[in-house]
Amino acid sequence: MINTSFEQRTERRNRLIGLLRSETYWKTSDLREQLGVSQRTLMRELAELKRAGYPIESERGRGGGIRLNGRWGVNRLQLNHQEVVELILSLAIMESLQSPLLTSNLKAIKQKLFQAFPQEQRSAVSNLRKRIMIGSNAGADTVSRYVTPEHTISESIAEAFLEQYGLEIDYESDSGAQTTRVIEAHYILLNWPIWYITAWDHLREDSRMFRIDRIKNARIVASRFSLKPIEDFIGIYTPYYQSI
Amino acid sequence: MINTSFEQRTERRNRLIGLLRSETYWKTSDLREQLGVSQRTLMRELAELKRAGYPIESERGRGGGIRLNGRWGVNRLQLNHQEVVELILSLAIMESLQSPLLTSNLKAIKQKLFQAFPQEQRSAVSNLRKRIMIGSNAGADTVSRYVTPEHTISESIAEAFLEQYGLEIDYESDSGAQTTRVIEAHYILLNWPIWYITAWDHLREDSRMFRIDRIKNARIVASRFSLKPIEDFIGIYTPYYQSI
DNA sequence: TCTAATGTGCCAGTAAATGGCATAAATAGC
DNA sequence: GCTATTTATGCCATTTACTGGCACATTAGA
Repeated sequence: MINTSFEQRTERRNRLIGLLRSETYWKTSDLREQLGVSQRTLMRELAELKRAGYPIESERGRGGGIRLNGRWGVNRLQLNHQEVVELILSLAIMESLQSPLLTSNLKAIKQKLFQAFPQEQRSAVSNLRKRIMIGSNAGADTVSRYVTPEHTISESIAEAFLEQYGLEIDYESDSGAQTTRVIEAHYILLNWPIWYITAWDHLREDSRMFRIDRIKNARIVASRFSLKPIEDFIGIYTPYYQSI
Repeated sequence: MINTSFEQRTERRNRLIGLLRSETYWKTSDLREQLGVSQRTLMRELAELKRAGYPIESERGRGGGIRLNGRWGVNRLQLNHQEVVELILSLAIMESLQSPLLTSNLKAIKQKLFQAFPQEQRSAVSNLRKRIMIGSNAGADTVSRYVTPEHTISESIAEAFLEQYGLEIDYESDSGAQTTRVIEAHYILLNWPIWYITAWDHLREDSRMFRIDRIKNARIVASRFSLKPIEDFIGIYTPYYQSI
């Protein structure tokens, strides 16, 4: 074959990278045969890959060969909007946990993920991150009464929070009384393992905090809200929070 | 320009995708101008992208245009070995937390990440995940005495665990007595917020559990160990664990 | 009906990619 | 030091895939 189309060449290049990853050592003669190209063309392709930053190493002479060094690649990963958001939030939360195994590289991963976003969307992601805070551990008495919220409820809450929709909830207060109110979920606070919503409460016309596990039902209300600055809320919950 | 090199065309295609992502609506005349190609070539390029699976939609007639539908992409993300491992572990741990905001898509993200690995490395990752377990919350009395371990120590421990090296530790027992022993870190258990190592203890010649925050010093010993099955360890710690 | 937009078929020019060959350069074994 | 093996580079003729231009079809709004 004398000439190849753009797509064929793209596929050939991907196959080459795959081959290099699948074995630690290759001779050009074997690669050439696998790809069905001449040795000259193979060398050109390898040179281009090197120039593009692939860590390709080679050794000349008897017993030599081509090697792709140890970096693993997560390529062509396609995530949608919400998946990316969850991924980044997960990492931010993990980082705040200060677990002994994971702290070393999480910052770098987050940075890379962040930079993988198209420029225009970065500020949107960064704003979202600012709306989630990690607090200290909840006290033992608080935890003992912890109830995992229904999954269907959680989805409404998550959507309302992310997309800034109003939310109508049935809420059971500390004393056990149940009320129905419309809230705007501005911020989220995690006091492990309890999640709180810091919201504008249209019933009381004031900022309130709601324990998510005490929300018995949640329905999205069509109206959108715009964010209030965090200072409007900061007085209403216990200290020890940190913005992520 | 009559003809373009493979690399120029690759860059042009990437730029086109970038443009489509940056604005919700484009007219072909504007895209054509941005890319510096003829309208005919642009249409060909768009057709190829569609065939390759990009969700490109278009509307004819007055007021029409080209639109890339809503999926965000995290492309060309290059992470190294340890970064990928940490990323996957983070997601697994987050999933086990059952937080109301994040559970819905984490499984899908994990799956995609996992499948982004080269075939041969998947089993390695999967094995590593099996060595980390998430337990219940630690009791309040345990937590109250929690100390964040030194960062330099954590790094040794993490490396020894990941790479299966022996580890010499100075350990302070419950009673306050300090001993030095060589251990093999086979499994990790998280009872929030306390991390434990389930290890073979060469001092006692038996399986033991060590609280990571009670490890005062840690040095890697050159010798590698091979994994023992989890059944050999399962009797020695409190119930309520789940493998991730 | 007119206008503005996407979509398609055809053709000729050309530059980029290919393969082949010769040769350099480095390494290992003897 | 000699030989075999393997990566690396330069040059040239061939060819073919890409491009632009033009004409025209198709769709939708004003």
